[in-house]
Amino acid sequence: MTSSSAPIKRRDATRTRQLLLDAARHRFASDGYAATTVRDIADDAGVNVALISRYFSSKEGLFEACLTSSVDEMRRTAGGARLDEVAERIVEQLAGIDSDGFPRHLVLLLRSSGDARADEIRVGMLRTFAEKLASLAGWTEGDDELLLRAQVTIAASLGIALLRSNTRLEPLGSAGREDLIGPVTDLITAILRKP
Amino acid sequence: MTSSSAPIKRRDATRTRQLLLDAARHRFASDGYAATTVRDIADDAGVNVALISRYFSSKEGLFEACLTSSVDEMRRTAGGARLDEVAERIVEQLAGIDSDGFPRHLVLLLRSSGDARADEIRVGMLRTFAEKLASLAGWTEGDDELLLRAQVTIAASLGIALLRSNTRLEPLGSAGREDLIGPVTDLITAILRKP
DNA sequence: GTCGGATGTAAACGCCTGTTGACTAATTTC
DNA sequence: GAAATTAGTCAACAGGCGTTTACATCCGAC
Repeated sequence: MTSSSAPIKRRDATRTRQLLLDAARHRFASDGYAATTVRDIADDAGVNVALISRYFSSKEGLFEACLTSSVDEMRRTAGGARLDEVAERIVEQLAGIDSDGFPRHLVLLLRSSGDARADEIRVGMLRTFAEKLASLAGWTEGDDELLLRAQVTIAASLGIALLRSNTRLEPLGSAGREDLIGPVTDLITAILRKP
Repeated sequence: MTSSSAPIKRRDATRTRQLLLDAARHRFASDGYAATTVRDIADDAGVNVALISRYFSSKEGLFEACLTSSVDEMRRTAGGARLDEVAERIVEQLAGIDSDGFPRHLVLLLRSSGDARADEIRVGMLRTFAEKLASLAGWTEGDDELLLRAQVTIAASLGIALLRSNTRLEPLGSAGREDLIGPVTDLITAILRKP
């Protein structure tokens, strides 16, 4: 047997980059930017620390990459919903249907690094989402009240995501999709129903 | 004139403690625990760094003190409301009627230091508030659905507070009490109205 | 007035942070 | 298969962190 069960690690820059990105998203989302060290991330990824600087030029750069990759992933999954599907989509994100029940993509949008460029990406994404959501509810440019309501909806959803992920407040902490769909639907329809 | 406009600083431990506490609450709430340094806090308070260790024994200790003092203040202002007043009270906190439009007490409840004891205080407070709110809506022990709805309400409110305070997402960022009262009332009554 | 505890100061401590440069090892190119 | 390019390693760095220690200064009690 030349190499059967050996966990040989072929050198692969793309794969390494991805490992770092995944580990970083976990850490940044759950611990925040400042509390996360590059050594933590590298260890989680099973990769040498210096490679963070090589592939992302800095910790800030890695954070920005996390942000844009999460944003891309959200765009991909959140496109083209009807108003009555919005609650369902949000709950899917909250309950983390794709990963392990941890709404990382959402929580990242609340994590600031203090860096101006990263914050622009973050806030830009929030603004885009808010406008998209407002449009579904019949928004036209200049209607600040409805835009505000869309932003409140997003803020509320992010709050739920954050509280779920950083405290073990029960029953919210371990509520599943079926538990959340009721309250969240009520919340969203109540706010977005045009006054 | 012996001492007219002179800003002489009489030595006063109580006052110094309070200055540190105020500065720390500002910093911890707006930047988070890890991103805040003890030197930042001391400078803001106009006080020597070493006094943090003296009066609060550590940065953790200061954070705990911030938490309990904020919790006390919230208890004082949040006691004995009726269900139909809840939205108004929350909006008052969100709009920061007492201070400068920054809902620090609320945001602190979302800021984790990673320390176990501090997190217990934090989560304990959240639990208490959730139960109090649920009770106003007719909760009796064991009714997990209504408790969940109360927790969702709190999570949503905290999300609004956090988004308001750390992004400049307009119009949410600079919305006043009169702008928020509508959406927030809708939100709260929709979630808490027993299904 | 002076003594003693309380209050504030300054400098240093050891540790951990993000980042870098010189190096080795693997992979691709010809 | 040798050369050249890419991928990964290792150790050190300068700076900032929270904390401590030894010292100056103020203030109230006697």
